[in-house]
Formats: sequence, structure tokens, C-alpha cells
Amino acid sequence: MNFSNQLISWYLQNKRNLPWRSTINPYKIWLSEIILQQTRVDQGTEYYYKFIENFPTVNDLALASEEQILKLWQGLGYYSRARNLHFSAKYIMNELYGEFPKTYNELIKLKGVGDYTASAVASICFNKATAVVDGNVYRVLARYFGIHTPTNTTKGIKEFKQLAQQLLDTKNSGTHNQAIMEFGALMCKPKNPICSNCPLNDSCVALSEKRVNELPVKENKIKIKKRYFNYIVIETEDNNTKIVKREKGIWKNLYEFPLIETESLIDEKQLIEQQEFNTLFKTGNITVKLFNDSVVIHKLSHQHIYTKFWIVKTQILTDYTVHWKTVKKYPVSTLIHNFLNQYKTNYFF
DNA sequence: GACACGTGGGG
DNA sequence: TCCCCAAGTGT
Repeated sequence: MNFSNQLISWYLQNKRNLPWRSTINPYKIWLSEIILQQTRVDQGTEYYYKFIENFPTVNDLALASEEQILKLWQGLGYYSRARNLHFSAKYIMNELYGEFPKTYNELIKLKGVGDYTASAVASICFNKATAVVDGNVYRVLARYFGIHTPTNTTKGIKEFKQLAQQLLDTKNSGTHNQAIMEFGALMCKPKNPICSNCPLNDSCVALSEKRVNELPVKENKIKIKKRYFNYIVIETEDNNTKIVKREKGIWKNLYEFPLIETESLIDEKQLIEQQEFNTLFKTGNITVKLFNDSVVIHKLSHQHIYTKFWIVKTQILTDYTVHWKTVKKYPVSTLIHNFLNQYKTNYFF
């Protein structure tokens, strides 16, 4: 048996029973692929169920509001996926008259759909001969063929894509693609791969050279930046607070309390001296209290956010105020969500 | 080409 | 604790 046949044979006997494996509906496959980008199956599965339940068709998704979609996406991260999902659903309904794209070249025109997702949907739903290359594929191919080219370089991307395409069983593209990914996820794992029980262990270059744990090779290391957030959590006498929509960067289009970002940690005295703080409260009579005695460190893949939540009691405000009861309806970051769970014991998403 | 973009699990 | 990394894409 060749490489592909061995993988497919293994796959048919060992694959997990996942909800998107029982359909070739392109909307559902597309949705599952977007959810699973850079996301573990265990983490994404509940979101897949929620989205299918709330938006059974691409039309339902197109008709929803972005806020509704972001609220459902809350906690999953990489929120541009949700925004692009919505944008592309509207594009499919309005520009393509509801007809889902069927080829790699048409699929990749969708926002949020790149080489991987276009290849996956085209092969799984329409049996097109397009090979997927994701993290699993890089790992399986790098090890099996002993390839040391860094995967996150132009040269590596090109080389692995070409090899994957060459190995593709073009009669069973969808099954082949899912087989190699599932094999990478369950057998050829990043740590502690199950080489002793691997169906390919008699022909794996990395195993024969005892270099399994050296592959795949990746270049670069991102530098972690530190940021200092001061959230101004307002309590008015009529039980309102203030929230605003983030307009760019991280958590774009999610809501948060008025934010004062500083160069370093600040105390109450320094907070009150901030220009932005004073413009929030034109009239006097406010009380300020730090909610978290120890700074909250929210860790993201490339930045650590040192956060202080300042509770400010005041009389009445007018702009951007919402009643505390309605705060839970807004999509927020996990940082804000965690705060709300501590601060308002009646807050549930 | 380099960097931004989240969150959570595992070793 | 810290670091890797997970069905990547957009700018």
C-alpha cells in the first residue's frame, strides 16, 4: 500500500466521530473549518453546535447582526474569524445568490478563507483534488520524509504544499485530507507520538534517524509585549454603567468599559491625573476604588495585558450608558467576561 | 516577510 | 512556571 492508502486505511478504522463528519453540506463544513482554525476540536465543538442551532443555513447567518454573531463567538478568540464569517455569508447570499462556491478559486475569494480552508471545503464537499496543509500535515510530512525546511517560510510553505498535492489520492481527496490531519492529531502528535504503534513506522525517515522530536522545524519566535490597561467601571446612582465598542486591533468590535492604557502600572493618584479620566467625569463627587488588589495578567499569544479594574461611583451620566442588567447581552473579551463573573455574581453569558 | 490576531490544554 | 501549539488568515 502506498502512503495515502495506508493513511486512509488507518483513518477508516480509527477516526473520531465528530459532528461535521456526518455531512458534506458546504455551509456546515465551511463553518467547522473556520471554527477549527488554530483551535482544538475539544474547544471548538460546542461552538459548532451553537452556530448550527442558531444559524442552520448560510442565509440565517447572513441575516444575523454582527453583534449577535460575536456574542455567540465570545470566548473562542481570533474574533476576525466571526466578522469575516458574517461578511462572507452576506457575500454568498447577496452576490452569489445563495449558491455556495464550489471550487478552490471561488472559495478562496471569501474573506477568512485561505489556502487551507479553500482546499478543505473543495475536497470534502465537492471532491476536488486540492490538498490541505495545516499544522498536522506539516508535522506528518516533515517527519515521514525527513524534511528540515522550516514550515513557516515561503520556501517551506511552497515545498510542503507541493508534496501534499503530489501525495493526494485524487479519487478520494476529502477522505485523504481528513485522514492525514486525523493521523497527525491522534498518532503523529507534537509531543509523545505513538511511533511504536504507527502503521508507517517501517518507512518513516525521522523515526529511523531518531529525529522525530526535531521535526517539524519552525523559524522565529515572537516577542511578548507588555501592556497596561485601566478599565473604568462606572456605577451610577441609577444602576447604569458605561461600555464602548473597540474600534481596532485586539478584540475589534467587542465591548469593554472605558479604557485608559498607560506605559506602566499606575496608582489611584496617577489615575485621577489622567486627562482621559477627567473627561469622563465633568462633575465632581466621585469615589474611586481599585477592584483587584493584585493586577490581573491576561496572557495572549503575543502580549501580556496587566489590568486594573477601577470602580468609580458617580451620580448620573448620559452618553454610552447601559443598565447593568443588559451588560451581559454584549459581546466581550474573556478578560472582561472573567471580571464580570467576579464582580457581578448575577452575571451569566 | 513580518507581524497581528485569542484562548486553553499539555508536558 | 513556562513554553509549545492547535483543521490559519489578513495586512
